[in-house]
Amino acid sequence: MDSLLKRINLEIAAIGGKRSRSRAQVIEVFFRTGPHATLEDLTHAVRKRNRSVGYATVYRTMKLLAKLGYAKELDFGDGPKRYESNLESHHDHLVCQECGLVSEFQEPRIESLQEQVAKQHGFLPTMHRLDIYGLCRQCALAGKKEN
Amino acid sequence: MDSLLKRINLEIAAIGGKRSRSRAQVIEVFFRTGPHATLEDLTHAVRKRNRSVGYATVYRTMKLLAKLGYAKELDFGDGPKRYESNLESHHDHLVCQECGLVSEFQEPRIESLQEQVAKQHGFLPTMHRLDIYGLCRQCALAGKKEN
DNA sequence: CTATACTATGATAATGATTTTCAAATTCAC
DNA sequence: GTGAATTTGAAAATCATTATCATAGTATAG
Ligand SMILES: [Mn+2]
Ligand SMILES: [Mn+2]
Ligand SMILES: [Zn+2]
Ligand SMILES: [Zn+2]
Repeated sequence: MDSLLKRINLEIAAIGGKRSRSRAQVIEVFFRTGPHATLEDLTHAVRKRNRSVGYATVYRTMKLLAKLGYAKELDFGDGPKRYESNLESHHDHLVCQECGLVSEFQEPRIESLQEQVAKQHGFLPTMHRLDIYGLCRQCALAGKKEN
Repeated sequence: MDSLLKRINLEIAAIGGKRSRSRAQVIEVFFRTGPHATLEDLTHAVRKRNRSVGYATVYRTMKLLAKLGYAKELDFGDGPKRYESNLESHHDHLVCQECGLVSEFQEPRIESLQEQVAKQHGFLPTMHRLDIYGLCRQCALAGKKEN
């Protein structure tokens, strides 16, 4: 974690930035917090440590992390964007429309088929987003019982 | 087209709604317009026929069509939502980050792998969204020439 | 250490898109 | 037609994101 922060600060310096306490706190909270957190989630979490950190700083820090490739912005179509670490390996998402639960999966065969599709279209892919919406196990069972 | 409108009006009546001229015009324009249109696009198109139709009516009509399953809302992460007919067969999208071109593809093997993934997680899927972002053929070639 | 030149910050305002409100118009069953 | 209902257009409200700006903090040179 400390070495990660150091590495990030180096990259920030490399593009003409300076370090800052607030930003370091945001970064640390982000990597310690569970995945799929909103800016509001992160702001609250940071403020537990340092009451004076503003929403704008969280916003700017997350944009910065996204630009540097350390964070990913997710949008599940409902409320505000969510953020997750980009250090873990790539995965896609199952989103429960009932309870909001977001779970993750990897399926290399889907990934490679996507590459094929892109190639067939002369398309140069840089990223993709695959979200499957529906009912998680819990909510699916709850729904069945009702009938 | 006329029979489609009739069918939709029946469904509207079934949920306690009434018909209306403006709404019929919006619906007709929607199904005649190319895919991936924004509310603004649709509003402009409708107004060419009937100056007095308001944005709110287009908004409400598209929400209604989406609820009834005739339209799909798309969000490619940049500007406003886009709408497409849900009468055609299912497909996913390739979105060019340079010129905005949106093209479509079908890949049954991806579809069935998604089913498998969902099943493995005890997840009951209702829909999914797969968008591949990158450079379309044109923009990819233009980019190469620059180097 | 101090001055100075810069970046980062927090509060607030601006923006952009979506959604709601409300009085007036339209539809429809009687 | 009449009356109870839904629908409408314009405008306002909401919501998330992004920009602005005066102040605070950071790095660097002397
Ligand atoms: Mn995830
Ligand atoms: Mn499409
Ligand atoms: Zn659930
Ligand atoms: Zn392109």
